[in-house]
Order: sequence, then C-alpha cells, then structure tokens
Amino acid sequence: MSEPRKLEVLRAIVEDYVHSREPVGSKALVERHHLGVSSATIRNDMAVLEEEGLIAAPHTSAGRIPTDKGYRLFVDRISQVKPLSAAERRAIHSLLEGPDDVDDILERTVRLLSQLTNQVAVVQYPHSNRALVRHAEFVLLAPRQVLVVLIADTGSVVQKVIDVGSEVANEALMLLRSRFLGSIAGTQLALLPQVLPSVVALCPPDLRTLAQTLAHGLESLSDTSREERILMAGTANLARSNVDFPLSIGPVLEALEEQVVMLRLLSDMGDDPRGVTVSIGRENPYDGLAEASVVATGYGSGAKVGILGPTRMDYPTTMAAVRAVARYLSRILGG
Amino acid sequence: MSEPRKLEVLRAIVEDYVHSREPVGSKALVERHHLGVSSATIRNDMAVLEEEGLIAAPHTSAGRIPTDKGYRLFVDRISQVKPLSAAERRAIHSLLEGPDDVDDILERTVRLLSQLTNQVAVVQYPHSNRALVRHAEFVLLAPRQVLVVLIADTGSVVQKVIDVGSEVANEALMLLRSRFLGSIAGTQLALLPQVLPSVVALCPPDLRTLAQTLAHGLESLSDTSREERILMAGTANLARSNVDFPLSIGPVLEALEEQVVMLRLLSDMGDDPRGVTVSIGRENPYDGLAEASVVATGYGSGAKVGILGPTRMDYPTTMAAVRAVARYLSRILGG
DNA sequence: CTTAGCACTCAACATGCCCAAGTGCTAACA
DNA sequence: TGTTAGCACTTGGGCATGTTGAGTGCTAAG
Repeated sequence: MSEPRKLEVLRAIVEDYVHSREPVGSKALVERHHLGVSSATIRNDMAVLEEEGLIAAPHTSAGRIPTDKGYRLFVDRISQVKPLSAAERRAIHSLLEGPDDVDDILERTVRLLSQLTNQVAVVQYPHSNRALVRHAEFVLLAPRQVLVVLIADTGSVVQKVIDVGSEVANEALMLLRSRFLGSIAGTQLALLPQVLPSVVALCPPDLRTLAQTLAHGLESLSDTSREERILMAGTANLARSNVDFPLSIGPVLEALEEQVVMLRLLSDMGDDPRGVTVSIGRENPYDGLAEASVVATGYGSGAKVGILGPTRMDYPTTMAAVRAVARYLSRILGG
Repeated sequence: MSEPRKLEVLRAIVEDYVHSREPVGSKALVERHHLGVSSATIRNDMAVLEEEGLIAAPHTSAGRIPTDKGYRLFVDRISQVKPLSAAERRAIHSLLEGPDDVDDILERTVRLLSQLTNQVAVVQYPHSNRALVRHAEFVLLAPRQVLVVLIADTGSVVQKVIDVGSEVANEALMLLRSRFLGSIAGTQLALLPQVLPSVVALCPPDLRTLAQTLAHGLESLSDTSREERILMAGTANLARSNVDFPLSIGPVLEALEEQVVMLRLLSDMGDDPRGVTVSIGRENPYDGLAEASVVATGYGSGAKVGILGPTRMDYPTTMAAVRAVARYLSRILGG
C-alpha cells in the first residue's frame, strides 16, 4: 500500500468529517474524492489507519472518525494553510484602524476573530516588558487610601488602590510623585524593581516608609495586572457548533471563566515563531477540554491570541485566521 | 372554592416544579403538601388555574407547569423572601473587604453572586454622576496622539486615546493640563460639559483648538465608557441547569455577549426601591431570553446588579441573594 | 497490490403493545 | 355550594420485536 495515499485518505476523512459531522465510510469517500481506487482498497487502508490509532469507529458498522492523534498528524503533515478570502482580509484591515485604546483594540480583535472562525476567541493582554514609564500619579482618595496610577507609552493605564498605614498629606504625595517621576520616567516597566529602591533611599527620612509603600504599589503594577488577564468573545459559538454535544459545553465554559486555566493553557503552548500552535483534545492539560482544541500564537512581545473550539474543526482555515489576526495585532501594537 | 387555597396550590406547583423539573400532578401535590383536601379537589382548582392562564399542561395526561404569568403571580403575591443562611451572609461579608479597586470589587461580586445563586451574575459599572474630578492627565503617546486620563475620587480611572489633528508639543499639553485641572478639580463629572467650554474660552488663542479637542475627550470620558459596561460570571451555570434544554442556551449566550442588549434589559427594568425587580420569560424584550428570567436591582446611585437564569428558578432564594449583595455593594461603593 | 463479491454486524428507525400517571366528568355527599 | 370517590379516557414513555441500510472484514480471483 502506498504511504502517500494513506495520508490522502486520512486527509479526506478529516475534511469530510469536519464538514459533515458524521462518521465517514469507504464508499462515500471514493465518491466524494477522486482517489483512483475502489472502496475495497480504501477499506484496507482504513484498517491500517485504525491500527495505527489515527482513526476510530464509533461502533462496528459505522464509518470512521479521526482520533486526536489523527488530527495531530493532519495538522502537522498534511494540511496546508488556506489563504484568507479577500473579504476576510478586508475585515481585518478595516477593523484595526483609528487611534484607539489598547482595550478597545483587543476587544474588537476578539470579536473579529470569533466571527472569522466561528469559535471562541481569546486574547491575552499584551506584554509590556519593553513599555516605558510615561507617567505616574498618586491620588488621595481617603485619608489613608491612595490610588496609584502608572501610565506607559503604549497607552496602557494600570491602577490600584493601596492602603498606606497612616494618614498622609496631599503635599507629601505630590512631593513624592515628582521625585518618583523624575527618576523613573522613560525607564522600562520591567526595570522598575531595580530602579525604585534607590529612589526610596533618597527620600527624606520622614517620608521613607510612605515612599516604600508607594514603590511597592508601582512595582506590583508594573509586572502583574495586565498581562495576567485575558479577554474573550464568541462563547455563543460553542452552543452552535455543539448542538449534538451539549454535554461537554459546561466544562468548557468553566475553563473559559477560569482565567488562570486559560492563561496556563496559552503559555504552556510553546511559541512556534513560524506559525500557530495547535493543542488537540486530550493533549490539553485540563480535563474539561478533552473534546476541545486550541489554536493560538504569540503576538507583540510574547502575549498570546487564539481560539478554542471542538476538536472537530476546520484547522486550515482557523489557523490562517489566527495567524493573520496575530500579524495585524503585532503590527498595530508594536512588537 | 377558596381563593387562598388556589394560591396555595399555585405556590405548591411552582415550588415542586422548580425542585423536580417535572410537571406536577394533583396526586403528587396532596402527598407532598398538607393541603387538607383530596386530589380531586386539587384537580378542580388546577382546572381553574389553567383557565386563568397561570399553569399549563405540556400534553393531555401530564402534570401542570407554571406559565410566565403563573411565575409572575407567584413572585408578586405569594413568595416571601427567604432569609440567607448564616454561611451565605458570611461569604458576602468576607468577600467585600479590603481597600480594593472598583474593578476588583465588581469582579468578585459577580463571582460571588453567581456561586450564591447558581446562575449567571451580571453587574453594571457604577454610575459616577456624583463622583468628583480628582485628577486629569494628558500624556503624549505619539506626535499626534494624546492619552487623556480622568481620575475620580471614587477611585475610578478612565482613559482614551485621541487624535489631535496636528503635532503638539509636550509643554503645551502640560500647560493645558494645569489650566484644566485648576478649573475642574472637585467638580462633579456630570457637570463637566457645562464647565469645560469656559475653560477652553480662557485658553491662549493658539492653543484654542487643541484645548477644544481635549475638552471633548474629557467630556466623552465623563459620561460614557464606564457605566456603559457590564461584567458577568457564571455562564457555565447555564449549561448545568439546562441539561435537558440545550437548545435555548445559544441565544442566551448571544444576548449576554451583546452588552447593548443586557444594558437595555437592565435599565428597562424599573427600579423598585423596596426590593428587587423580576422580569420573567417572554416579558423580556429580547427573543433569545424567552425562556429566561432576570432578577435585578439597583445599587449605589442607579447602576444595576442581578442574575439571569431559566424561568424555572428558585425565585425567593435568588431574590434574597441579589438583594443582599446589592446592599453590600451600595454600602461599600457609597450610595 | 487491487478488486469484486458476500456474509455479517449494528445503529437507527419503525411498529405495536402495555403501563402508569394524570386528567375530566359525573354522581353522591356534607 | 364545595368536596369527594369512582371511573372512563388520554397519552407519553418504556420495551420487545422486526426491518433496513450503511458499512465493515474477509476471501478468492485478477
């Protein structure tokens, strides 16, 4: 039996099954694809594929469906990325114009991606390692509560309320603000932990503890918050594509709501710089996603964007969409 | 036939149906509740209730289930709010401590509410009508792009990137910032549209147009953005409670994702100051929610918080939870 | 290695049957 | 007038049975 044809058969099975949602049999296969051989031959090939664990039969006299392993092989060796349609390109292009908020852009991105793929789209807040401090502000909300705001040159604004042990005067805050600002304006956010202590050390002794507290606040703002969050859209697609599989949708929704789970999932997926990464079915560490696949890729300086859908999905098209969107995102938010 | 008993029967039907998820018959009713009469009598009562459109039978020889109208009567006249358990009170209490971000508080609130009710929880960002301007900041991101930040004394921070027609110097921005700040610090956000024009008028002529643009930015930040957004949690509960009804979950998820729909829904629900408002099944303006109910109430100065679930829900408990959470929220965020 | 032919398997569908739950009605009763 | 017991009637759900068709695996021939 020829190796190329075996792969061709697998490809045909995957494509038909993704399209029809029903187990596909040998006869249907030869009818819909011009394989040049008879159904009996296909049957032999299928037996081999089954032995290798690439396809499986739900029951004795039904067609075959791809296994996780089968999809894996399909994605890795068979499928070739489908180019996007002109309309889709246009949609991406026109979506990401205008001088808008990072939040705005991300929100529209997930919406677009979910519409493009008919799946649940997910995007992680961009990594701001390279972002520079543009401004810092301390605002007195209550006698003991200070709002610490940090603004980066990327347009990202993060804030946090912190409790400074004792009452504090507004003048002291203003003083500290200009001190801090003088020293940290223009530095990379990532370097704040190294820079801040020296600023604190130079403060007047009576403000030392306050400065320390504020520095802590700034520091925590610089690394956490943002990149630890994700945005998503298109959860309704889950219900649509899983009409017959309503059982699995619960766990999937749970996973999507647990940002921690999604974040681990996304960052665990190595970042293939050439293209998108795919995690199929039980390859996912989280049990609730045993029947789901994730297609994701990095953008900008390392944050992830991607989609989540049933294992039975149109990988080539989906991968193309994710890749295209990620590229535009990188271009707009800077790399 | 006695009017009180009729209501008692309706109550029994609602409670049993909510609990068992199955149409309830006359015999089962007399067994599970001590109504003091025989099943035949109950049958007569049920016939009347059906005639009045309060209950309905899925088919000839099945029990009855409440109609939307039946639930309505139940909620309005029969049910009495169930007090929360001590554990639940404690959960609410302990959840909302610590000097945290508004976003933080809201996020934890929806989580809590969804766990408490086993439904999808929704909360609108608080109205900041009474909030006072604490600080404003203009940050130059690119030669023509300015990040406008507005900070209120409530700890809310809103920002927006705007495109100022031509290149602008940082010094000009700083100058304008202090001008603006001097005039608007301490004013109510809601009054900004009235105050800003006079500030613009007093600016040096060469900065007039820039000032105008920035004023526009501040103005748009003051009313929109925040209160127009909602936060939600617990969508996985939809899948859990609707194991048998997987059809309706799609449209519901769609509605939940359309913030506009949810916002209209919430604000259309009059704000009964004494307690929570309930919108049942087809009472909802949105078709996708024909089998869903919304239980909501106002908090703070008018924003809404509530839950969304199947019409067949435990209204008394749910209403109690929503009310309690809203109260705590009001207390913490100020009314 | 491929193919035709054939026996075999099994889910899906249909049919018919029975049962239990539940109703509505009527007539008797307090 | 309201309540009750009794009874005929309806009907969905469960179950056994039969049928069909898609699909397989195997064998023997090309």
